[in-house]
Amino acid sequence: MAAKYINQSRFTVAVDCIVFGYDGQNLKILLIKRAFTPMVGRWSLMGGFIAKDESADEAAARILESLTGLKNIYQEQFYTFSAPNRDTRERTISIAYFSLIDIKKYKEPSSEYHAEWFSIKDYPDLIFDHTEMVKIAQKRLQYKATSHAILFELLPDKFTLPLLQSLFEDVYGTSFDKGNFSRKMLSTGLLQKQKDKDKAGSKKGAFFYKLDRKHYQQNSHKFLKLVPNPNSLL
Amino acid sequence: MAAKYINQSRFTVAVDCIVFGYDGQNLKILLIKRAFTPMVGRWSLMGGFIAKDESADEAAARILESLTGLKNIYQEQFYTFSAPNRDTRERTISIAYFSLIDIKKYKEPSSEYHAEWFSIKDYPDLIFDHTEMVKIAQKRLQYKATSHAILFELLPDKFTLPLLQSLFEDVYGTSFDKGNFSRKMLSTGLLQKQKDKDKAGSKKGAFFYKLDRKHYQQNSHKFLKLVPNPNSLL
DNA sequence: GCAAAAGTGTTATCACTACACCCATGT
DNA sequence: ACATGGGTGTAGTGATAACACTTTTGC
Repeated sequence: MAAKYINQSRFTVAVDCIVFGYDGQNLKILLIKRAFTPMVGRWSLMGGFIAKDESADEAAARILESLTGLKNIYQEQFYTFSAPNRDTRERTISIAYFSLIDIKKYKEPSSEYHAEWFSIKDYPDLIFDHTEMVKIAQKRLQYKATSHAILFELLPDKFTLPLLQSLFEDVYGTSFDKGNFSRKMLSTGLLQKQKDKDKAGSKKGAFFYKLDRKHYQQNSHKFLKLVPNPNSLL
Repeated sequence: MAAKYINQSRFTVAVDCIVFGYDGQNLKILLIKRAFTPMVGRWSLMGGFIAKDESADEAAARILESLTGLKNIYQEQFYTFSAPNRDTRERTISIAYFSLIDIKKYKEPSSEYHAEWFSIKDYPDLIFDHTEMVKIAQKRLQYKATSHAILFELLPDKFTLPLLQSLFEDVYGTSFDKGNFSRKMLSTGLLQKQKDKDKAGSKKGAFFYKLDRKHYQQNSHKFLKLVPNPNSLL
């Protein structure tokens, strides 16, 4: 590289991850109780600094893996927070990501972090501007999921339509007509019906479906009008 | 502030602005021919480094004002670019914004920069990853404008429906039925019909409209289905 | 048989597309 | 009068929401 830029300020740059999970009942976020400074003992998002030779995407994936042990997780950069005093220790610019994981694949992290799942409807006060980050991430998730088949990332490989519906209902805080819901969902052509049923939730049992991932790549935009007023979300 | 973070890398952080304008014919972007290093003589987006005490939003507004002389311009942060080698001189993370301005309010900048408008369909090679930035900004603009009344920012205070329609047509690269277009647009309740007409474009003359900015704040989400397949855009 | 949840069918309504038509005016 | 672009009317179509109905199975 040539000469460096002169007379310019340089800042630490971090990524923070809002990790969403779904346990079949509630949409949840993963938080950690800080065992390190600053703000020891307070709850925060999982985050870390960007290293010299990695992009923000790489940093987010690395940090997420260190927390969950999982690789190749869905992640999406959604906003960069840059208020000069947002970090009380030193000015730090934070590139925020949200991630979607199957909560059942998550195992207790290597005890290095004290992590815990909280309902998106009831979680503790967070440090810095992390509460604002969570709120914006939640809106982005709602917005994106109206038109993109990303909520599947929160479910196991095999899932039933009633489970998918209750996930949507929890994400949007409403309820849907089951008939209309299943018709719309199936009309996307993204779901492959399996031969077995989940008998846990009812006597009749509900058929499992899998996401057709090939079709998914090319037709995620076919996810039409699942939610009445998507435009009010962003 | 307390002690600083130790052993962490620090980087220069910049903002880059994609400035959109509309001259009644074509959607355009404002580019500058660099009179400074690195990449002297090449075309690039307008950008600059974030100063010690300002947020990215503030930096973007400052930079935009220095280029156009205009304040209170619509601007929206849309993505942060962080590939380690994106800047050839020194690793720099760039927070990218797009802005919408009324091209007629723009006057030649204070000669400090050699700036020029280019059609979004035909503009020169840009330095670094700026071409990618422009492409992503264009997509974001298209996506956002399907559900938010932001394209008005590109027009004068008073504008006609035919002008608005040709703007939409240029942004989306299609044509719309004028009857359906005007009905949908008026049904949002965002437009206030004026008493005078623009006689420039036709013999009959087209009524001017103004944006009802109060209504706009609260009902920008009423901007429904102006474009056939918005979901394929993001 | 009955309760409970899965899943299917049906209809009224509404929004949208396409296209025909009318309007105002400069030449 | 007629060409030009602005603006309105309307029938056919298709998607949607609401809700009634049938299916399956454990108890």
